[in-house]
Amino acid sequence: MSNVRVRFAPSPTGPLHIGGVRTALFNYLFAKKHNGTFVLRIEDTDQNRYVANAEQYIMDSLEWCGIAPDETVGVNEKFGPYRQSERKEIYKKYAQQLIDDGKAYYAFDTAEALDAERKGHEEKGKTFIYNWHNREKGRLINSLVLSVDEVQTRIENGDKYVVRFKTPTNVSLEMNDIIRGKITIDTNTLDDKILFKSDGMPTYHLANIVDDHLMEISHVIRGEEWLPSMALHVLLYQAFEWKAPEFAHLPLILKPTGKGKLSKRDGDKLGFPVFPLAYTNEATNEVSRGYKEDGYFSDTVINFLAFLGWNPGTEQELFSLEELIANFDLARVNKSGARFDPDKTKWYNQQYLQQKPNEKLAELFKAVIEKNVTSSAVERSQNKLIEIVGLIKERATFVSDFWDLSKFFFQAPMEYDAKASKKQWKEATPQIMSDLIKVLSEIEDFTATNVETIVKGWITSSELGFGKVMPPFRLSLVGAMSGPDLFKIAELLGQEETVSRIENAIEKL
RNA sequence: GGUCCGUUCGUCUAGGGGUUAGGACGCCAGGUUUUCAUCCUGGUAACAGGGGUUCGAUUCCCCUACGGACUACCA
Repeated sequence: MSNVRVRFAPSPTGPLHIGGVRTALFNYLFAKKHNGTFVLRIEDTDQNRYVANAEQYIMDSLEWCGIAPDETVGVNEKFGPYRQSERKEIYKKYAQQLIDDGKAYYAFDTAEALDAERKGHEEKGKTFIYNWHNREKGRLINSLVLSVDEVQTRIENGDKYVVRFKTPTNVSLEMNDIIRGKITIDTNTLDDKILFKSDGMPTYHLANIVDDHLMEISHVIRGEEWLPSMALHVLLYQAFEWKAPEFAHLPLILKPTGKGKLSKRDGDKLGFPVFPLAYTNEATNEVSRGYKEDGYFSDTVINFLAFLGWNPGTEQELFSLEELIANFDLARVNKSGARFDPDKTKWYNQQYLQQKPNEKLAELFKAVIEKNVTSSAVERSQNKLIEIVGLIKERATFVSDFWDLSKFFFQAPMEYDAKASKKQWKEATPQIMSDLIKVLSEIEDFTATNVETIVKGWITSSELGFGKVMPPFRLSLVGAMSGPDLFKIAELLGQEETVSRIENAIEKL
């Protein structure tokens, strides 16, 4: 494929939802697969919904995911500006061109008048559509029914107006979508969409087509919610006599349960993030959690997002970004919406956590430990951290799980699991533990292997049985019946601490 | 309501005119582990319904049902 250029064009109205991240990802993968260019364009034509920190949030999110754009505001501005609000004059020119060609017209109807029309139609069980049905009947006020002079006068008087597209009639428009195949629309069912708003800004439709053309976009990959406006867009390309890009409409991401597409509320309600990064709403101070802050790796997010609506057709499920690029194919994207499954995202994270080197995990873990233990304790265990992580990581899904899995390495048990104590700590136990202390105290080289050999030897020769020694031993060191190999724990704790913990247990239990 | 899109285990999905309809998550059971978890093995569970076409349809066509998107001077 030659000269692939794709764009992700979000509206900076708030944090980027993971559905948006997936759209960006698919654009990115397609671009990289075909040695193309991935463009980020900011569609900020709605002044009312503009949120100041949203644009930065979008950039940060893509950055964190590792799918930063090749071209955008401040980066390779070959086709800039990349903010639509800074391209007003361009759109104005093209809107004018359409008017001059008789392919668009001025409309002076007020929003209130149109609302009233809609309401009136609705009461009669009908739908109001501003198009060929009524645009020239005189009831609506536009340049199709007004004289040239009248239009001129109104504009000069400063009357508010919009520019509407004069949708061609009686055309059965056949379009192609890479994912869905042939789509046919009767243009008579379309309405004359507003191209240019009375505030001097273009609508999404005009700006989108003009920019995609000017920025030489070859493929438009976007969410399914845009499918209904594809006809308008194709018609617009025809009106300008431009070659239209190819279209691919991605299936939606649906709620885990219930109806409809995934929304911010679902995350709050069901307890999982719907945003890549945590986000603070500056107006309300409301904080939304993010995947990053919840302890997910970006590899996890990329991987599960890629598999929402796409799969390679093989049984491989774990894909790095590079592998995704190599295998991605729009033809393998599904048509139907995918329900989001938070359980599976956890599984992905568990898989990626196992793959991370212990050194790196230890580094991440340090921040968690420091919240729980004095710095001197961290200092003490510093060199053992990597080893500790190696022992516990296989039972963790998040780095944040590490603390509960390993706190006994950093502090002696404050209390002992009640159920386990009752079951494992018998009358004879204190004596056995005292004997164990003697055995342990005599070990010269306190390594796991040594301790294991000697303790096991002692258990066998004294005919005590493992069941009488090991459980209370574990209880003494860990405080519960869980954790990694006990002899490993003893080694990392050291001889002195090991003995002291047993003494402690004898005293307390 | 109108327009468009969709429908394989609970979920993500593979497959495709003749298959024991495959995998993954979840769940359940067994094994390993002196503990817990991991891990291993096994199990549970699906072609929305009705008509065609065909020797044969889950696969192709039509209808219905259901689901979804859109229907703003929002994107």
